[in-house]
Amino acid sequence: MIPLQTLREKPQYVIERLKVKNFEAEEIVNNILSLDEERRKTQKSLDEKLAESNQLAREIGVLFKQGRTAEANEMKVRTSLLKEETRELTEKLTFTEKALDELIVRLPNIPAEQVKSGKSAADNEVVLQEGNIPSLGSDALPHWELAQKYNLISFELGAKVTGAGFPFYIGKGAKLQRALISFFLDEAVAAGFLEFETPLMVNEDSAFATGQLPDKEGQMYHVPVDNLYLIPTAEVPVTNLYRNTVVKHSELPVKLCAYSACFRREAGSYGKDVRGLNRLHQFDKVEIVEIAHPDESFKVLDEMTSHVAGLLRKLELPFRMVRLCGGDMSFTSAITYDFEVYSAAQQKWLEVSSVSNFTDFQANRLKLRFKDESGKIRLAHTLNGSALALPRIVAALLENNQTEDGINVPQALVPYTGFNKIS
RNA sequence: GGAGAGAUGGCCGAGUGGUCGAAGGCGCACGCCUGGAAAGUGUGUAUACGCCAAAAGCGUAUCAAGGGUUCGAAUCCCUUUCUCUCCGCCA
Repeated sequence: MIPLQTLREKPQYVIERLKVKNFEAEEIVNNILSLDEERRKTQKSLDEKLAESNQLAREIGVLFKQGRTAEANEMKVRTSLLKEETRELTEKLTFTEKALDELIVRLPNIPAEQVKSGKSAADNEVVLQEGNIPSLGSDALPHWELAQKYNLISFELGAKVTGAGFPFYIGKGAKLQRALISFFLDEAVAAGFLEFETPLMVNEDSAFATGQLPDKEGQMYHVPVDNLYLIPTAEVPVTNLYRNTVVKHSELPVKLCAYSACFRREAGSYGKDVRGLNRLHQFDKVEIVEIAHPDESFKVLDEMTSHVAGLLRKLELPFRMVRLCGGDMSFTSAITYDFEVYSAAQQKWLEVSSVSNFTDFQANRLKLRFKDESGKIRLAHTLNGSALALPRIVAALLENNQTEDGINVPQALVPYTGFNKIS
């Protein structure tokens, strides 16, 4: 949620910047401002009535103590009138607040200055590209065939036991998963992130706080008997650790990381983009999360993208970094960089990480604040990024490193896998 | 799952219908004391919203969450959540 304060202070700026996300905000913003005014007026008169009742209650107490029961009872008549008035005002206040809230949650986060407007992924800007794109022979296999050839992953068994999009990893394929998870976690811890292992299900409050509810309700697996949601990313439990908290400015930035399985229903996906590891219902990911001082969050964003780029370099994968245009960015994000690796057999770029600064948008909903140098309590900024999501990394590793006598494992991973070739 | 006990400020803990945002202690901050420190001592120490140009100040709300009784609720009643103890079950 955009803080109400921001809307009061610079409504025109918000309206202008949201156009970058192709969002027409003028009407909503105007309605918000007039509801806000109404809310304050209502609250003022409610507070006055409540003050009056409190005063009367005190006086009645004194009268009873002095045994002046008749006078006390006489005053009680007046309070019942006030009570009716406060009841009505409270209803009005609740109603106005609810209407206000419903409008505010519809506004997406304000794009940062660097973000350009655009309709779709076609308008994204490549800001960095590194590594050599391998030229494979015409007999190069896509990863789903390599997975079968070397018995690393079984999509069929997954479909039998659970359903499409829930693969089994087998033998060296399973070991490779474990190796990547350990490698990513070790790298994150070395970069100063505190490691967490999190619950894989969260309650409704948490899903709301990080913004999965209500918008993305259909994208999460839901367990109705206990009203719990399977996490689509470790961002949800990790960020919720800081729901309703005030941190000291000296503790910033807070750096957290977690490996988790991620569960996504991916309703509506189909076709060749979902072949093999390209899109799964359950996958593994290491996530990094930071809570930053508002003055520092863009510096922190750069550090996070450098961390991700470093991982891809160590894995010797050709990659590019893309700044998303307004139209392709998520609702909550102020700026997002995607990392894509080149998958040589499929001959396309696959997204493996998305690093975003949510500025104070997510923190506002989370009520995640910090006490600044002067003791004032302010909203913090939150950021997160994948570092990294496994399946497409595996796809690219298998495809790009295939040779006639097997698949080479990058040097950085060998200490974790215990083997340097899959054959 | 069954039976019982409980949830109060950063922490511990008092408070069972009135002047309680809440005693006392610890912690923390600042000052005094000291050559310096410890000890001692004094003062201060929640959050949200509103009024106000702003500060000061004032008002309102908040004692797990929500609802109710009452002129008045931390205190009484109901619901939910969580914690602890015992029993059952179990990786």
